[in-house]
Amino acid sequence: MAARVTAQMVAERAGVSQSAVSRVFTPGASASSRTVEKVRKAAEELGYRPNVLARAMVSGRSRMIGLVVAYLDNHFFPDVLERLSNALQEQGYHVLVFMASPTGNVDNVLEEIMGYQVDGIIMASVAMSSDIALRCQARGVPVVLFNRSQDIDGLTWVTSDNVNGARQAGEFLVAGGHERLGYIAGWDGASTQRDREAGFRNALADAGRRIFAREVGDFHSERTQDAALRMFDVPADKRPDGVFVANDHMATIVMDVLRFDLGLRVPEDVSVVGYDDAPPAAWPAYNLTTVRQRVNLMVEETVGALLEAIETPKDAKPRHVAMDAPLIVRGSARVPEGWTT
Amino acid sequence: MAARVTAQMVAERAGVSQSAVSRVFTPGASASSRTVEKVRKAAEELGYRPNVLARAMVSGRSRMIGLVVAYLDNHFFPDVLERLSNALQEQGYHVLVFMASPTGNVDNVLEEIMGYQVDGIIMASVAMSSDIALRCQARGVPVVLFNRSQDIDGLTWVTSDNVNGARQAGEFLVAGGHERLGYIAGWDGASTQRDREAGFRNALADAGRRIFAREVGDFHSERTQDAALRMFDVPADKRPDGVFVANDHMATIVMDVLRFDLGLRVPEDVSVVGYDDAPPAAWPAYNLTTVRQRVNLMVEETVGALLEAIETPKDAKPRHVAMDAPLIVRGSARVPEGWTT
DNA sequence: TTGAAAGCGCTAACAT
DNA sequence: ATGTTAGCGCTTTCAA
Repeated sequence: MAARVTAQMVAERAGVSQSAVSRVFTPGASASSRTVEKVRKAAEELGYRPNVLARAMVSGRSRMIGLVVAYLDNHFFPDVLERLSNALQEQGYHVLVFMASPTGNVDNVLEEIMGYQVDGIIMASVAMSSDIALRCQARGVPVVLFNRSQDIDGLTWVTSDNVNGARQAGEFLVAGGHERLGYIAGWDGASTQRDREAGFRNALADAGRRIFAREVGDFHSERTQDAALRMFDVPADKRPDGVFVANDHMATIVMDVLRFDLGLRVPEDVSVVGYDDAPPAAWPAYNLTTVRQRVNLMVEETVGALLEAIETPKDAKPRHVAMDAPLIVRGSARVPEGWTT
Repeated sequence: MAARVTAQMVAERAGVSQSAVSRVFTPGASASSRTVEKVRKAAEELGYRPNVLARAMVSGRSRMIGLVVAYLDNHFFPDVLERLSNALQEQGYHVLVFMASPTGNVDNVLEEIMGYQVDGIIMASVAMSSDIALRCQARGVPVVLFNRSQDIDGLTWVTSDNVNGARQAGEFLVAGGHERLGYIAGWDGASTQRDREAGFRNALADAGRRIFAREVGDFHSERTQDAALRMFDVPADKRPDGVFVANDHMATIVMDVLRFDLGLRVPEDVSVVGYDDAPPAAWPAYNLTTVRQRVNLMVEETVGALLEAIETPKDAKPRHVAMDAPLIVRGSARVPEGWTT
């Protein structure tokens, strides 16, 4: 194992002081071009890279962002991680991953994160006691909730506009002339589930209608299958002719149950509308009408809010972003006559 | 912003030395139960957590693992990250993510990683010049290639047995009595692509057969659609009646093109076999016959090899794991008469 | 068992 | 512009 190359070693080789080396590797520090050249050369020859950890100790900035994920509704997660990581990497930050088992205690994970001196924390699709997040902020580490909102001042969150997105889904189904509308719910601990249900119910209420059937899929494959069977494996007049499902992952499962287990046609027998616009929604085999989460914009907002809070804490106010969520009309739900976007 | 709590502060409150505090938080260090108690109490009250970075500086172990990902064939990536992260977390390690843009230079990313003093590196589905990986190892940082092999001694890699897995797919299609067998290739820079093609060709050769048609999809959605059209949008007698596709992501796209663009039936008109057993393969809408990557076992091997190399470098030899990859027979390819697993 | 002291590799005054 | 110096928070000898 070769010895680690330190700034001191580079300094000796270049015939300068160790601080000169430090300056050369510090953007915006002053050094003569002769020094820069000598140091760069020596560093190159030795294969020197500044030790980020040592730098973090003295500067108080680790350039690491803690990302907490619990796999409850992770359908669009790869996309999120890729965009998040790329956006942060461009700004010189990197993502340190912490898995919070859905059952386990998120609070412990947060405590563990703090030990790594991360500069900020992103909680993706995680439900937690908000006081712990506030505690992080009190210790100087800003927190952003991604895809979860929390009714607490002082906490920044970024979601899609779940209430309004779901409302559009409801209006679309109502306008489509469906007689019996069902709802398949996600895990009720998630604000996304609650907001989507509220938006859907609002749309029906505005039309003087109400939900005909409701089952719970918990964002979970098997439970969603069961939920779909409970809702649709009944006589035709007892069965919804349209259903809004709390996310695409569950919606595709519902479509599979309808078509392959029950032999029903979509949308002729049952219209299905989902939420997320996850990749499979666009696949011809599903062609799912759904509400789009604008992930790229949500990630931009998340990174923007976090970096502002880190780099200019003085003028960082808590932000609450509910990104507009357009209905994407495809073929899984009957289209109302004369419907225009 | 509250001040950071240091061991020194805890020491003062507990009325002991700072080293005593350190010992209490160092597993296997000696401290009287009275000291332990006093220190734990003070730490609790102050909300103290040891600074992992400071610890890393002196111990030379950061307890961070660099994970490099390039998004070329990331179909089963979420699963991998979850398992990887969980397995490492159990051992007290955490994953620091580095995105290597498929176009960009992986070598630069590796240089950057080294600055973070990671204890080990996992390269997932990344092709790189192997000398840089060897350079990392020379500097004392072990590297494991996940889902990529490289013909270099001294480098540990973990893949599925791509040659043999693909061979089974070929034998299955041959036994199924297909007359014209096609192959849709992935990106040729990937060892997985090359090995899968070799295995498939081997199976045909052993039966005195050869590939009837070959197109390249590059593990890329649009290019795969085009490839499928080039291969199948031709007169019936010029078109394969069976096709092996280098991964499931491309295989589902091929199925969509066959059924929805060309109006062909699967498997009556064309049999399709994929590779990976990614989640959509099991969905009723695809019901794809495929070769399974045993991701959980591959992750176990990866973590095992890496931790051995980190914690007991003396007896760590480079490992080469080609995990057996069973054919999973579903409904997208004609099943040979009397076929048994 | 415990405390004092050295030092991990670096940045940031401060002095020159 | 550059060198000197003092830590960042911790682990680890070394003495006691």
